Amino acid sequence: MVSDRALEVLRVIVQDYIDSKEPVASKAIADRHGFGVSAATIRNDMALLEEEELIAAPHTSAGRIPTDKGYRVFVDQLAGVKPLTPAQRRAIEQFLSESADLDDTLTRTVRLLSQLTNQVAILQYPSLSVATVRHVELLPMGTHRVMTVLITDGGSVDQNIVECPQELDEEVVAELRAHLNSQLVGVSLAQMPATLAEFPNTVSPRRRELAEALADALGHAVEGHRSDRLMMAGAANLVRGEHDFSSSVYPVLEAIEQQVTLLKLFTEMKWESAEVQARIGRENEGALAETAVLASAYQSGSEHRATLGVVGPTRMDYSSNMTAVRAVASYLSRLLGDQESERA
Amino acid sequence: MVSDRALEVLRVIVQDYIDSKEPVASKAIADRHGFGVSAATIRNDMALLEEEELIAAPHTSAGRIPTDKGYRVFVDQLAGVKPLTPAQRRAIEQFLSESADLDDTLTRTVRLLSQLTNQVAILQYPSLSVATVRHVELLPMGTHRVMTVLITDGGSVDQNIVECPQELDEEVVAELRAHLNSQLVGVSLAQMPATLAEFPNTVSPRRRELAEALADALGHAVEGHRSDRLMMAGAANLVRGEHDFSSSVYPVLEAIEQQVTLLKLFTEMKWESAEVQARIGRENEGALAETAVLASAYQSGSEHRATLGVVGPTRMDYSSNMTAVRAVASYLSRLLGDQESERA
DNA sequence: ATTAGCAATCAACTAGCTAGACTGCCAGTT
DNA sequence: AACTGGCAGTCTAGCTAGTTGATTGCTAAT
Repeated sequence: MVSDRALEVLRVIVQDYIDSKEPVASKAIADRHGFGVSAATIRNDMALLEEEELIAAPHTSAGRIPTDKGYRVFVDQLAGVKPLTPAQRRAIEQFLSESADLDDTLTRTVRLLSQLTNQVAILQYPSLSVATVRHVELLPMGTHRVMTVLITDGGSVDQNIVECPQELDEEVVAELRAHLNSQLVGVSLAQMPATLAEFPNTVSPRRRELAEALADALGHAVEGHRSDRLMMAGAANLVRGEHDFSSSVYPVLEAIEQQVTLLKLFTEMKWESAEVQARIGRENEGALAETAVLASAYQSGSEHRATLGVVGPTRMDYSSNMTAVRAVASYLSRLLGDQESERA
Repeated sequence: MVSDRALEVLRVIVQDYIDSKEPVASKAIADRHGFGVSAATIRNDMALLEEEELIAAPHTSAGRIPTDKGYRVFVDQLAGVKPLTPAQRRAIEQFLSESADLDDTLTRTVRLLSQLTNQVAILQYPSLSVATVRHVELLPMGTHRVMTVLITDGGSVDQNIVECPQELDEEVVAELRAHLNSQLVGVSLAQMPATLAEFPNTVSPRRRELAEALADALGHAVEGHRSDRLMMAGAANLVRGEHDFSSSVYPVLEAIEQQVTLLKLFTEMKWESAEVQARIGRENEGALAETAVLASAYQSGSEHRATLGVVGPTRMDYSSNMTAVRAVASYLSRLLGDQESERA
């Protein structure tokens, strides 16, 4: 069993190691922190912690560093909540004061998070699969072309050009527009494909071909709107502390750029439990096995869930980074929620 | 004066150094390349090249490596045009076969370029200041809100929500829509602010306030559309060859992420002369002083100029990278041109 | 102009040594 | 039973010295 003091020792080891990047020695702990005991006693506790695989020694006569398991215990039980510093608070406030379109907001958010944490920040595009159609617009462009514009309640817009198999006049377009809107408004993007497949059957046979072309174009717009994309900011932070990764940063950066590993991770995470989740070291697959990923869900609007977070070395400041992730996620949710309600 | 053979020697030094990452020795040159002369003669030429500061020695008893100036001469006078490899050609063909919206095309393009060159690829968003308005759509959302949708001939779309000071009905909206379109269609984004400023004066006084709100929203859409943004791909490539940069990759990556240096560079470049331009080493400012930037303009549509290129260590394969940049720029131009004409 | 030969130079590697930092354990103390 | 002081053992990091091998620069000969 691990005593309370041993856990305190673990906390100190994690904190000191994060600060100094050096293995932490028993003497340093006894000296610098107010345990009322000698270095030898600390050593006994450390032996215990090592038994439990919470800390490890890089080599025999060195201090100890936390293992992945050690960080896990630290995060789950020991990490205090560090409040935001005034400077951080100011950065977020200032960020909030400027507004723009969705894409710009997301770009700025991910940069903000990267600056607050000094880590690589990752932001998943808001999931639109639960977004619903607000309006479909058809704009004739010449006699044989029409542009479709799909507008969702999140405010995102997509357009496509459709080649029309038959001549168009304003009347036909108006009729189709009305028809399309009656069918589609309020439908979620997830339901779109089914609804679109049905659409051509609901029009008169002589409009059939045209309707199919339109349904196809709108289907494309939905395709392009999947939330399986990430934005990244602060890649430079990964290479700052050169020795954070055993061999090279290359595979880590590459894995982040490829996005698949992170997207998988984000979908796997269970969001019921905690606000900010951590995946530490070996808990991650492959190239991310030497990193820690902190992530939090944010809400765009009422239900649209997406994820943002940071990726960094396991040796990171969990307390303040988790605070920052939580803060940015909640600010972004608020921001999007506001826009949402403005538009509703 | 530098003899022809000396220039050949320079070429060989650049090529070998790019291959091997090792300083190139006179003996290796005499052995491996078909100069009909001895190493001592090569050494004489090398002394000449060193005099001219085209090559330098890392330390006394080592081979020679090219200086920035040496690379410059190589690029300007000696670099042969390497045709694309079949694999590269296939990659581009395959890329071409898939189509999607503008944003997706650009994302894929910059990734493609990064894969072809194994460098960090940079792509400037197409400049829209010379794009023209194709259509303005107004969509009522409830009684006091309207969504503006701005569609340009490049196919890009922007939308804004406007709070209306007075009650709306479909008739008013239709009237304003027609009026807006009559004023704006065909106007370039650069002229937009002026035209918009005038717009409220052209409507009846009781619509004045509403018109101002609309003009404001459309102005915002234009603002957000400036081409002063970059996409990046392949950041991992920067950290692959760890020792390409004297101290750390950090400042380089950071400079790229900040974008300002590159944007400045892109606007400074003169595009009359060559298809692909190179800025080598110290020719660049600050953090990029150890990198080479290859860039080429591409045309989105008829006149809209933007830039794409790669950033890498000065020790890069200029021949094939310049070929790749040129190829991707021209393919992208073609692609955008096709879309353009499809839509025209 | 070119070449062969040779001395001089210097990084990179190796081996051996030392100093210092920790731990682990044991025996004694509270 | 918990804690402590002391001490031997272990290992890294850093230092020095010596060796090797690559490469140049120079000179004198062709």
